[in-house]
Amino acid sequence: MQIVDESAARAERGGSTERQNAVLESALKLLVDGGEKAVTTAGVARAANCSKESLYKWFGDRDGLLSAMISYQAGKVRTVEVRAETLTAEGLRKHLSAFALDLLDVLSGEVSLALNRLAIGQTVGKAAGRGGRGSGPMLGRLLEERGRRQIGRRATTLLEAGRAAGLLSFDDADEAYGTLYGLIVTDAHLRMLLGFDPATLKKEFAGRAERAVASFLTLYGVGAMADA
Amino acid sequence: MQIVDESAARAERGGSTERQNAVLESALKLLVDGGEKAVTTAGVARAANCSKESLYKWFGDRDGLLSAMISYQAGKVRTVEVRAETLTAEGLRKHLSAFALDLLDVLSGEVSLALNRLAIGQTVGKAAGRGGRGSGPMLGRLLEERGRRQIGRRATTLLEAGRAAGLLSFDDADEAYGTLYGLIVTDAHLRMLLGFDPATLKKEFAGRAERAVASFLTLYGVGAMADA
DNA sequence: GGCGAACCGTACCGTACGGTACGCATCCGT
DNA sequence: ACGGATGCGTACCGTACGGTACGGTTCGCC
Repeated sequence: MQIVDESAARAERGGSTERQNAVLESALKLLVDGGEKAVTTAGVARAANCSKESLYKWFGDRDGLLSAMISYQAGKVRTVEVRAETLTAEGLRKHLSAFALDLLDVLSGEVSLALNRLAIGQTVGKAAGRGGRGSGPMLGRLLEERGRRQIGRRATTLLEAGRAAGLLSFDDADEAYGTLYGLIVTDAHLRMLLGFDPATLKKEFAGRAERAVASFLTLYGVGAMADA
Repeated sequence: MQIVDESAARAERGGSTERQNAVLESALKLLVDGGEKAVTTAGVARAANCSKESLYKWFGDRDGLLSAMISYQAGKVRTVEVRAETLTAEGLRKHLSAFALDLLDVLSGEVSLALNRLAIGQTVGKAAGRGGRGSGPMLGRLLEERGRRQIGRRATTLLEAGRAAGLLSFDDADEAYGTLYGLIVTDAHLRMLLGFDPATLKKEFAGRAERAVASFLTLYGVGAMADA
């Protein structure tokens, strides 16, 4: 039965077998616990009960493993499409609050933080990567593409639905989303990336989300939406 | 004459001689060009024309060198105190715009980005650093303390001056500053940390700053300040 | 002029990690 | 039942880096 299941799983997610996904899960755990330095080929092999040879067969080299970790984790986030029809004022507000909380939850997740740290740590300012080293901002691109852009699309569709319903007013949806993002996140993400305990910040998430949505509606709401 | 000059320089900035500052400058250049991996003890010694032995004598070990780099660079930022008296509506708006531009300039600076990447890369989620390794979120703390908090103080004093002049209305200055920060920066900082070309974003800085200030005044301005 | 401190350049050591090769078990298809 | 593939465990290699030690040189000071 294995072949059928494995091929199905391979088709389901970015071209990896279940075994490989289990390995990636172990690698992610190592990354979360010990940072990038802890993700050694030998360490991953030991933690996942597989051989280094298999690692190199599956992922090519260490960079391939790191990329696969990001792709794998990014593939997990399922962007819940919001049904935009029949959007009322209170419904929009609730959807915005839910989005704000989801965003803060995602950004404060241990795995998300660890992967962002990893991608940022790999990033190099100048156009470095002389020769074959082509993994310059690749990981960063991957994260941005699969993470931020996905969740951003959910927000922009919601915003555009609000505009279509005559509840919001803006010219550029992306710009409005940027404002919403800034109001929600401020510098919380960066502070968590720098080591600030997420648990401490999580206690303020609800209030922070409410205030952000209220401010956003003050800026972009139409008529009664712009109340406090 | 050296002793007098060196001791004067040592007193001037965080306890380092001019020679050591030159070394730190070389190390920063290496960091900006090649990322953390490029900052090897041998590489710094070669770039700065000093011996590894001196490096270890001055900075203890590699972590001490990295910390010294952050402290040294942080010591450079001189927070220009704003004279808050006689604050008019137009003056406040100009000060806010200037602050927004300064903030974006600082955050998009190559050295700032490299140091943030360094500190983030060193950060570890769980309470790791078993044994003697005590440099967990230390670098992050250093950056936050000397960087963000400094520039934040400038903003909060400005905001409080605006409130004292009856131009702004808010309860918590830190919260208002957080909103201002979010409106200005949004996710530009993170995107640059992930490798997005700062030059591309810099072109939008002026417009971004203006919009952020306008939004902020809409939210917190009193009376005529809240106009578009 | 000679002494000592600071320092440079280099050589050296131990280790840890990326990557490769080999031997053996397991399991699948024929 | 057999052959081949897959993969685990381990041993191995080369390298690169952190950290230390040593010889030689400059320079200030007695």
